[in-house]
Amino acid sequence: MSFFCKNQSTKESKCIIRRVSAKRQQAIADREAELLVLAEQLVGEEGFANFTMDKLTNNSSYSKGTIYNHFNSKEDLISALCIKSLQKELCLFMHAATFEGNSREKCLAVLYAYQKHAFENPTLFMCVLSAKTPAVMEKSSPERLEKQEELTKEVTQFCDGLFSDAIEDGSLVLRTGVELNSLVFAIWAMSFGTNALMVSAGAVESISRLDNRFAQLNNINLLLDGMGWHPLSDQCDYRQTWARIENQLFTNNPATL
Amino acid sequence: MSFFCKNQSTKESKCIIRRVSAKRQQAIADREAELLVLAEQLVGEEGFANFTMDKLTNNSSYSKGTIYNHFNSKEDLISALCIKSLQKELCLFMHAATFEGNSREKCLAVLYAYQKHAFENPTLFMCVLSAKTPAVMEKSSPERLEKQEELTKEVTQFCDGLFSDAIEDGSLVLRTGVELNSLVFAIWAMSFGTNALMVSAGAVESISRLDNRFAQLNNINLLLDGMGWHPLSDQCDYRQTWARIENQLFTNNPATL
DNA sequence: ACCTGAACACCGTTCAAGT
DNA sequence: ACCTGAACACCGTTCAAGT
Repeated sequence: MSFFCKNQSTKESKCIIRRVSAKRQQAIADREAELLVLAEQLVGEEGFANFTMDKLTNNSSYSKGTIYNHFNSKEDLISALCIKSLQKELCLFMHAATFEGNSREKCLAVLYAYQKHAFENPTLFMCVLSAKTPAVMEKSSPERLEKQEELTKEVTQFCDGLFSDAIEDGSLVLRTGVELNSLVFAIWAMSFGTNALMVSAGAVESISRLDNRFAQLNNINLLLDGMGWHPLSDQCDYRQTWARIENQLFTNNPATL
Repeated sequence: MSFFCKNQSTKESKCIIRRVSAKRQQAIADREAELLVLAEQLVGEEGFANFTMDKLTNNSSYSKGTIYNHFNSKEDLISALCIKSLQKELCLFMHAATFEGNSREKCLAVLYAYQKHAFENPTLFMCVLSAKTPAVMEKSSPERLEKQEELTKEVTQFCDGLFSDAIEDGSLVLRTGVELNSLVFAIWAMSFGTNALMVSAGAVESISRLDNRFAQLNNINLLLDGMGWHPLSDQCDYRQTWARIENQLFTNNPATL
């Protein structure tokens, strides 16, 4: 995704490392990024349970001690992958929100980005869930937990914004007794559930029998129709919007990774 | 849940054990059930990553060899927990479907049961997802994989049935181009996503700010309204239905566990 | 000021020896 | 016909010794 994403190499954390020259600091950040790429690959290949710090060490050019300078436990590393995932998501969401269309179409663009992220980075996507697990949280460094929370809040605020915009321009009217919060949660649950099931349970027959290309769009349309977010799906060809999002935002970029 | 659930002790698997007396067979099944309860507890306490076969051995009265007669790897044990979870779900779903009400209310009852299961057995609930992971599937015994698939199919058919009933009695009309499959998947994704986020990311602010009691109901209502499943939520007080489900199906039973 | 890798305690899995 | 637990290869984490 780097082509529309400012390079957010983590200058934080560094549990032990102190004041050093900017150059040295950059070298350390680069090494951390390199280790995270490798870890993501190994987790993807063998699953969380089979991923070991030993394998990470043997596949990298650094020693165990150095790796433990970056991550103070295996769980802390999962936490770091979660942070990386949230940063990527946020970048993609910002980019998606530049889509030209009505407020419901902008929301679709963001959810398209979410799906794209989940499918292209299944390991990172699942890390976000793992990282919320008590076992992982207990062993993560406080710095990383704080960073995680900060990013989660940013994502939430961003989503709140999509709904506020729709309310402001009149395309969405809150029914009495329904809070904006609960609508944001509904979309989140729906798109998270759709992505999680498709990414990790794709082999299940009731999932593989679906048309992958539109499963997410269908689900979202049903939900947004239920909320009464105009224009409703029978008044607008959102399949065409879905294709336009793909074309305008996520293809034909020069330096795609 | 045992009070409305036939005791489905697993007579299958038994990788190694051959023809034995019925009594002996029962003893072995009992031991397996005992080991699963213990494993579920340990996983719940320390997370998947920190759960070890050593701890299982030390906390049980059996030797490592005996435990490896039941489960041919740590992953196979996760697979067994997934099976247990699906069996419990199916029992609860059957029970829920006896709820007296219109087709949409019956569907609500089933989803109520799903939430109840997820909240009361968070570890089992998450095991179903873990078990679909390649790393776990690769190391599970073929017997357990087959059993898993069989149960998943039963659950899917059961859900298909809820929708077919609604179509038959006219409360749900399929729009052209929309398949029953995709509606079933939408409900599943929504309720799975809602449960997974609430069970495992309850600490996230955008979730904890919700009214837990009704988050699931709100989400489902939005979705079913979007599908046009009558009566719509502004024509029927589904909060009252939700409370009736709780009262009539899931409380005041004599031997509740 | 950081990096290294030997060392230690622990874990998954097997299998020869028992009953 | 099963159960046991010692044994082995491997893993997470630390820290004294190096540069």
